[in-house]
Amino acid sequence: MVYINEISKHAGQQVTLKGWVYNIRTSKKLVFIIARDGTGLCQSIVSQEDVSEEVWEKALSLQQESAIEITGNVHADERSIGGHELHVTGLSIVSQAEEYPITPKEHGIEFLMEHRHLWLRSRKQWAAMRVRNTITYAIHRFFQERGFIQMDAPIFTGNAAEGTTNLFETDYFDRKAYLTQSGQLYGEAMAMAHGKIYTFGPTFRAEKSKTRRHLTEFWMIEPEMAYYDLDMNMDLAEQMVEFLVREVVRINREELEILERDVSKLEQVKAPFPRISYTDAVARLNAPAMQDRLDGMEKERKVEAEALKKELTSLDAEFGQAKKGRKFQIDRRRGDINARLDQIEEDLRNIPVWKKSAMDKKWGEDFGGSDETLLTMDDPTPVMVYGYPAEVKAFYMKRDPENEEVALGVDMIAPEGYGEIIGGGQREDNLDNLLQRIKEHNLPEEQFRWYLDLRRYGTVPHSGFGLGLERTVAWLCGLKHVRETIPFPRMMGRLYP
RNA sequence: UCCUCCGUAGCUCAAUGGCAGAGCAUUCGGCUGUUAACCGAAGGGUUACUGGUUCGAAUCCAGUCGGGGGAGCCA
Repeated sequence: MVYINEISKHAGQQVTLKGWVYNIRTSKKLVFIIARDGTGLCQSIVSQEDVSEEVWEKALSLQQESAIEITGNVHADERSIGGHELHVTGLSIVSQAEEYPITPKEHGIEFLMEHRHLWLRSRKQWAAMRVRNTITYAIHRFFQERGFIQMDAPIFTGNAAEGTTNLFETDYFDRKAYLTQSGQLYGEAMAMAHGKIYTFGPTFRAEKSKTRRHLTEFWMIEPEMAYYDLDMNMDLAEQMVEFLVREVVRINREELEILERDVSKLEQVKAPFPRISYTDAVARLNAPAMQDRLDGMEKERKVEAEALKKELTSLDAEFGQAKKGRKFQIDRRRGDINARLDQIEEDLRNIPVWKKSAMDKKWGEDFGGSDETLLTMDDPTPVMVYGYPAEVKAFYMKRDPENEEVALGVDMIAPEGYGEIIGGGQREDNLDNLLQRIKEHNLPEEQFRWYLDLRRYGTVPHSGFGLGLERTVAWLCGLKHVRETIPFPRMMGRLYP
């Protein structure tokens, strides 16, 4: 058996492929089978003259996604999808498929999500999962090569720890348990045992968020390092993200092409990334230049919408007398235009809100999604914002020794509107300060006894961060929505399949 | 929780108060290598649901359910 991604090594030889029918076309004396085997696609040609009656009949009977074994000779041919094709001599049907719901035509998102288990076989989904795999593997390599130990934080936790966010509650032998929203606190304990550790696991948030950046179940990578301060933490985050981007660009050229990703944007992602303090970020948002920027954006959107509407009118006029093939093109273009017009409409509704949010932003308030996007507009790389007001950040964040109002936290915001991909910072290592914070936040001290122990027995400065895997995959793939970055996304209102 | 858009054939959509349609998919026929092939024919409908307005509702109104996008919150 030969895999399709190795078929070029077998030019001129007879090979057997085992896979599925991706698409099939028939002519009088020819059947074209696009076969897939998980490693790629390969066109196989069955010519009535070259095969037995039995093989010919089998080829004609094939349905989309039927499982097949094909034997044939490998020929280099530019007309074919991977540059090589198979001239079939033998064919056996492993299992004939029923009528396959996902045709090579267009489908809406609701239908595709309902058939996610089959959608995974489609080309773009296939490409996105391979990029995810590259990122996962690269994360392990990055940390392992630097002496980090991978350790697992528990998924059940007994406390509604950081208070604010909504956790999934579950019954744990007649007691309440919650699904973890972060492994960080446990990461701190593990870092005190091993120096540098990272966790790689699922995270659960019961937020009722229906946006392209949210899942209720997602994967987070959380390194935690003893004797690291905020600057060392930012250096590490920057090096890691640069490495991930470089690996994807190096390994997944073909996948990025299938995803129609603009690779030149990724090639510009080089360290150092801009680092801006929260205070400077607020000033930048308040500046008149930001208002002008947004006014400009509003005008651009309006001009674009006008142009698209004109194009729609002319397409409508053309549609009546268009030939079938052209009609198909027109339909697709109309779909694209309408989707873009919806997006523009949404933007035009939002721009005044963004303007107000930026202009009115006062020191002490947290940033919204739009503020973050505005801060990254000028840069091809992610931007790190550090030094947030302590009030808006979690109880465990260390305060800036020079300004008690400032927490030593950092967020990394991806370019192109992909939002926050990293949140982290230096942790409070002083027992008395931590006790004080726990009181201020009205948290149950008893639940944090073990966490406080870490400050009693050899406490040291330490830092860490959490990287959102799905948001990173979405950014590198250029996908609009995180639901396409995980095999089976869990969202508000989606638990099937 | 709030704002906003949507729900018509298996799928993607059209019909904007007057006979419910097209392309794809399916079945059948044709076609000299196709690239989402093409050409011809056939079958396929409780227009999400409930109620209202009207001579007449897919279309207008109210409610319910489901979905998309966004705010808040966040990775």
